[in-house]
This record gives sequence, C-alpha cells and structure tokens, in this order.
Amino acid sequence: MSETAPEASKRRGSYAKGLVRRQQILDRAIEVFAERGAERTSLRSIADAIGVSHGALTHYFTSREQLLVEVYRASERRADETSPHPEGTSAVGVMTESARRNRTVPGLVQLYSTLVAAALEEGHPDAREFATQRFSRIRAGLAADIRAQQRSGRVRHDLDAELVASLVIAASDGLQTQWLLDETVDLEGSLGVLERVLTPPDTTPLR
Amino acid sequence: MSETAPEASKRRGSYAKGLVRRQQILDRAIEVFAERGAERTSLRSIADAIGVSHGALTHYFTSREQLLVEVYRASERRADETSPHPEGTSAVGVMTESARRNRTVPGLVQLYSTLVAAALEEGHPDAREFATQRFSRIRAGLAADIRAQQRSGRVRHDLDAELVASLVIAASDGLQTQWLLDETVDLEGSLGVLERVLTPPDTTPLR
DNA sequence: GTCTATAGGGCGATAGAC
DNA sequence: GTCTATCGCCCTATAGAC
Repeated sequence: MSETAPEASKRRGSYAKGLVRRQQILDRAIEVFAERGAERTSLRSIADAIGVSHGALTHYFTSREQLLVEVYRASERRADETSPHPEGTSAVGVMTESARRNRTVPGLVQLYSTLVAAALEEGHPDAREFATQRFSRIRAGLAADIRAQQRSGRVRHDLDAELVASLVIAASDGLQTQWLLDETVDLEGSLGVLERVLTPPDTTPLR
Repeated sequence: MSETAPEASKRRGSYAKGLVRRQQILDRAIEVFAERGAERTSLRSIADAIGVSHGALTHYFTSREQLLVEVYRASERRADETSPHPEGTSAVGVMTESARRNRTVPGLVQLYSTLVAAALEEGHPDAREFATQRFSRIRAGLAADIRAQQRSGRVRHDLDAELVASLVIAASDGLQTQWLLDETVDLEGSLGVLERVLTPPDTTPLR
C-alpha cells in the first residue's frame, strides 16, 4: 500500500516521543469521531475532547483535512486487523459484513461520507487522494474476488467483474447512507437482493 | 408533498417583487453551483458571483444551509420539467437517464453530495429534512415503477420491490460519486449490469 | 418591504514564544 | 519540540437607511 510514508518519516530525531504522541492523539481521535461523527469537529473541539491544545493538533497534522483522513485510515486499519474476513466469503458478503460492523460506529460512516463529499470538491487534495486510492484499491480487490467466484460458479459468468465490483461498492455505500437517514431501510435485505441476482440462475432453481 | 410551505407564505404583501427577486437569485445560483459546485461557496462568494450583496442573500434565505437546499431543490424541479421521463422506461433506465443528465452538471452532483453528508450530521435540520424527504419520495416512486414492471414481466417477480428500489437508488448515487472521482469508472455499464440481473432469466434466455 | 452596514463569536492556519 | 497568541475569513444577527 506504501501509504503516504514520504512525509511520515521526518528524518533526524523525533523518533519515539513525537510519533508516540501522534499515535496517542490518533487513537483518542478515533474514539471521539466514532461517538460524535463529523460534527462538532473543529480543531478546537477535537483538541478539547482529546485533552490537548488546538496548537498541539496542528503541530502533528498539517491541516484539519489531513487529520480527518488519517483518523479514518487508522480506524479502517484497526478494523481490518480485528476482523479479517475468512477466505470463502462472497463479495457481497464482505460488504455486508463491513456494513454490519459500521452500524456500530455511525460516526465513522459519517466521517467517511464527509471525506468523500470533500474529495469531490476541488482544493481538497488530501481527501481526494484518500477517496481515489480507497475506491481503486477496494474495486481491484473486489473484482479479483468476483472473478474467483465466477470460476467457482457462485457468480454469474456473463458479467464483467470490474462493473460488478463498482456496483457492489456503490450499493454498499449508498445503502449505508440511506440507512443512516432512515433506519427502516433494510440494508442487509437490499444487499441480499443484490447477492441473489448476481448468482447464477441454475444454482438457485427458484429459491 | 406540502413542502416547507408554512414559512414560505409570508402572509401580507411581499407578493410580486420579493418572490420574483428571490426566484431570480435562485436561478442565478443554480448556474453558479452547476459551474463551480460546492466550493468557493461562502455566502459572500455566492453573493459576489450572483451580483447581489451578502446581506441581500441573508434577507431571502435564513441560513446558508437553507440556500443550498433550495438551490438543489430548484435545480431538481427544473430538470424534471425540462425532461419528464416517458411512461414505459425501466426503473434502472430512469436512474441511468438521470445520471447521464447529471454528468453535464457535476457541480450540482457535488452539491448533492455535500447536502447528504451534512444531513448525516446532527444540527443540520434543513439538510436532513431535504435528504430524508428526497429518499423516501424517490424510493416510493421507484418501488411503484418496479411493481408495475414486475407485473409486466420486465423485472424478476421474486424480489421485494422496496428492497430493489433502495438498491437502485444506492447504486445510482454511489456510482456517480465513483465516476466523479475517476472517469474510467463505467457508470452506465454498471447500471446496465444491474438492469440485466434484475430482469427475469426467461425473458433473456442467455443474452 | 428591501436592502446596507456593521458587530459578535468561531473557525483554520501560522508565526513566534517557552 | 511544544504550545500560546494572533491573523484574516467565515456565518449569523441586528440596527437602521432607502
């Protein structure tokens, strides 16, 4: 993944102390965002909630946007570590699982939505890079999964894997948004429909 | 739909002049947003671009958020008027058509994304009301379309229309954001895949 | 009724003090 | 290396001019 490492390694000293402190701030920030989402997230409010000063925050993070991006990245990384998805899961299944997990931390979904919205505007390079990278990474991984499932007959073979990958991601993102706004929206139900129609008709005679 | 009419009808006078001016501002604002999207959209910048004063804007719109919501609502209304969709179009077809139209005005899609992101946060009542109403209205309309198409055999009958409606909306929204970030994403292609898998297998023996 | 001028409180970013 | 002080901009609210 290579990350944004060029800037992260600040050469000369600042080894332990600085990086540790930075990580502490990041960890605490994840909790804060998970609770309250993207609202009340001025640098001053975040600093207050974390227990550091406004200036300290800007010392470790060049901009507010960079902080938001890094918080989300760190939370994503942490989530991947705590629950790696088993080999055999279906592509839609992976997204369903991810969506289910996200339901427990609406603030992070909201943060994600904020970042994507920012990425669409010009003049937000950090957010845009984050979103672009994330989509292409997930799209590529999902497309590979789907191709494998097509070979094993669990996904219709007459569909372009790339197109399906984009579709599954879009459905997952869009449904999470709808669900956050209206809890009567059946997120897993709709994802289930998608999974069903993507599987070969022979495999499920009528079911 | 009843709209937000309680406040809109300001009783006593203010008939022509004010409402006309307000509409002029809205019309001009649509153009501005279509061009530049949600960026550079401080009330002062918008006022400048439109050719009115900052104060004039706040006279007609109670808050910045309300202005954004009304601009998007007005643009949506205008789009519906200029290109009403013919009776027979498929549900996915309607969304495809809408997506194709949106491609010519990326700024409005971006504005939409901003509004939805804001709606997910607390403390943005106007945006939330807009998003909630919009989703439930479109969902209901689409579900009705889908049920009709199920009766005429153009959509698989073994799928819950509500679930499909949410899914189609999500796919459309999600794919548009992916496309805005990366033009190599094949929006219409992915929507085509969705349409294909939603149609009954018998109708399309293999094709 | 329509709008201009102005003030208040908060923001992100930055320069310079410990 | 850490953080306080400050700058310019923002939205909102209000007072009063056309």
